[in-house]
Amino acid sequence: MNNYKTSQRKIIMEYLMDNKDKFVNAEEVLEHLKKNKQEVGLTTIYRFLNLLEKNDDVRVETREHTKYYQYVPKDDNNHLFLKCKNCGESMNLDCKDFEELNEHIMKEHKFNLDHNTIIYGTCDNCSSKGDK
Amino acid sequence: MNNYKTSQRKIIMEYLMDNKDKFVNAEEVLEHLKKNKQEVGLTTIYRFLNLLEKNDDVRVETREHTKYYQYVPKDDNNHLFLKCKNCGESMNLDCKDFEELNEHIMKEHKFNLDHNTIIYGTCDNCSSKGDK
DNA sequence: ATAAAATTGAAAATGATTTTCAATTTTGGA
DNA sequence: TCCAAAATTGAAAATCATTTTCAATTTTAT
Repeated sequence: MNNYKTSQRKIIMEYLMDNKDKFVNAEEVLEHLKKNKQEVGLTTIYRFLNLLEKNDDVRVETREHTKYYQYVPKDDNNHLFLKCKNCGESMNLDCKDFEELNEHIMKEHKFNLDHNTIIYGTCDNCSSKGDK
Repeated sequence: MNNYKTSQRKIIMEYLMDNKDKFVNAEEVLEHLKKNKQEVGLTTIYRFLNLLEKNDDVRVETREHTKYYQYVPKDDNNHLFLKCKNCGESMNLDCKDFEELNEHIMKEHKFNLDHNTIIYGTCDNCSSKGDK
């Protein structure tokens, strides 16, 4: 599992775990590490993020040609998020609603939602403002 | 609404409408038009795809640093798709299931799913093969 | 009919990501 | 512990999809 053994990987991993609540891109990782005098080569950051993606340890979002990563602990409780494409705000379907939906999709549709799936749309606030 | 008036835009639009069932990228549009002796500048294709995206006329997916577009007619029936990240196969939640979910999310969570939302995950077939 | 506004497309620029490759670090077996 | 093989690192160069620029053409509205 945890074959993230080199000091560089540990440093990057630590940063991602401290920032589970947001999506970050390679450049942001670099900047943060620079500030903490733990500089790691940008190439290494890209390579490690790719590895994490392959291992399904992160969720990936592409915005403006840039990939953003969010660490998703495998042992976390599973949630379903609704994320507004306009303001970026995300809320979660509380457990009961989600569990029902998840069960239904698994049993009836033979399909497995990702751990901590995000569904995109527009929140009421943004759609009433016509921001969407 | 339909301010896609130039011959170039009409040609691109026609191609997208003929290929509603799949995602295509700018290069593929170019190639297809070349074959049909209806060549349009690649820059124009990019610009028009961006316009369609802004107008919410297409769904966008990014794979391997390339953006793929799928035309989504606004007057279509609204569906919810489950798409396997592994094999690319997509199935849809039939109307009743979907309508309930949609209503619930709108009323209780003040959130509006995109028209023809796609939810990503893994189909039973792929997860049993361990492909995922 | 005509001037202003929008669109086109070739060529150059951009910028995030990947590749290359030599140097360094880690690993596993003797 | 020692050492060779394997994996990792990072600077610099390459890649490649997409955007920008800008002059020419087309469309629109008056």
